[in-house]
Amino acid sequence: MPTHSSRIPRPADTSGLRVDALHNRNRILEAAREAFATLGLGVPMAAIARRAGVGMATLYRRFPTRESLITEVFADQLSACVSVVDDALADPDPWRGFRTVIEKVCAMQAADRGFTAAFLTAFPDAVDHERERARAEQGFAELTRRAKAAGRLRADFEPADLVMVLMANNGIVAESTEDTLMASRRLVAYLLRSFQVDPPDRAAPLPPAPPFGLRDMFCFSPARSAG
Amino acid sequence: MPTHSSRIPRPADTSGLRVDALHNRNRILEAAREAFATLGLGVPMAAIARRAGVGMATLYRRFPTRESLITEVFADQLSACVSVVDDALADPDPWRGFRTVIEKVCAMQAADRGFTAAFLTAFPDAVDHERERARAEQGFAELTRRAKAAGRLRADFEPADLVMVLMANNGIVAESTEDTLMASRRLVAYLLRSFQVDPPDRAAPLPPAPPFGLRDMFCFSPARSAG
DNA sequence: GCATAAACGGATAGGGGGCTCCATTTGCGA
DNA sequence: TCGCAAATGGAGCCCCCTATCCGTTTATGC
Repeated sequence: MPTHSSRIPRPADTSGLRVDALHNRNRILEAAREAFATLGLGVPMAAIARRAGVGMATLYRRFPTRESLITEVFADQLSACVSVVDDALADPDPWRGFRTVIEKVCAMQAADRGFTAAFLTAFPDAVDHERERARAEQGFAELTRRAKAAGRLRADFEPADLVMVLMANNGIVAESTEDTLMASRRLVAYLLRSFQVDPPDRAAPLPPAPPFGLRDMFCFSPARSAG
Repeated sequence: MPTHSSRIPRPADTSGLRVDALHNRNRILEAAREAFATLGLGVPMAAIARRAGVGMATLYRRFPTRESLITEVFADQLSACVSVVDDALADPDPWRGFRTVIEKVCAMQAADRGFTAAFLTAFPDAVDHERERARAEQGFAELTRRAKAAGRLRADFEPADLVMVLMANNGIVAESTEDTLMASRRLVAYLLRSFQVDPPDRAAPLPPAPPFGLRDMFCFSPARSAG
């Protein structure tokens, strides 16, 4: 029983830490957040330590595994996702709420290379993660129901399709160029058009197509291991 | 000037090879094809050599770079793509042709982990690749024109959107489970619905949603290097 | 101020994959 | 048959990343 009374939003307990340790912990988190967003979740631990201006030992003492670091780093962004859903639930127009969730979450994904994995990867620890994710999931399901009831969302859309959308969007965002954001927006527009019932804005213009040629796709999906 | 007269379909010149060398070359290609499809394009070269039953030196003498190996391995599949487009061009119904291209190519992508990268990566060598790809690209553009002229394809669809579709589909296919094929089909159905003008089969059922939960997404996008 | 334990940084073992070198074998032309 | 160049395999080197150990520094309570 380490904590005494006040509940903290973070799953990890930082109450017993010395002030310099806490300071370094925050530096690590900030460096990691930046590194994950820029270089992806596979960035070497040493690079994170260097960016944070701490030694390897410090990094590993605070976060024994890479995943524990990821868990902490993306707790904020997970909260942001929950907020997006909450905002949408507060919107009087169910379809606009639905649409906004998809657009915003996909935009977040496009802005941060590590976002998808962090939001959606199942970590054994991270109880808060689990609870917040469940909340987002339920909120989105409710949003789906309302949009259908309002006659704006097609009946064959299922809440699980959000995962499909995120995976597809991730495919576009994974290899980041300057054009990926544009491409992501266009994909989302296409999909929303397809989710919608008898779109009244059927003539609404699509975001412009990015100047992709067939040669622009690079997708070295790295092998997990050599059998 | 190594070759004398007969042109061979493969970009590489295998005419001067000793018969045992040629034999090993084919074993390597077959092993590599299997390895790429199963484990992805990042599979260790040693694993390929082992599967092929040859030494490292043999592998590296035939294919000095990983990409040269990939280029050869997927020459066949690139041809298959060209055939898909050619078949579609021969179809009297332009929309059906258009739809079939997207469905078939996405299905190929779902069936082979290395497909996307191989089809779409820009290789400095591989002249034949370049030519065949250009052919596929032009064929698809023609298909697009016809489908629009027939009043079935929306005017805001651009041929470059095929890349977007493949990237999105790749996002779904990248981390393969048993459900990815299903998910891929559903995504394609959604997108086609959106590409279509006033879909007459608007009530056509979607492929079932795969049993994804939010936790099903794993997308460790590996860092390319530490800055 | 001082003792103490927490915290620190950097060096370093350990493991894996990319690529090469070289002694040996083998197909092929004479 | 014979000689040679092509072909071969696997050991070996190098680089990169993970994770730990250890001597030193520093915050904290008395």
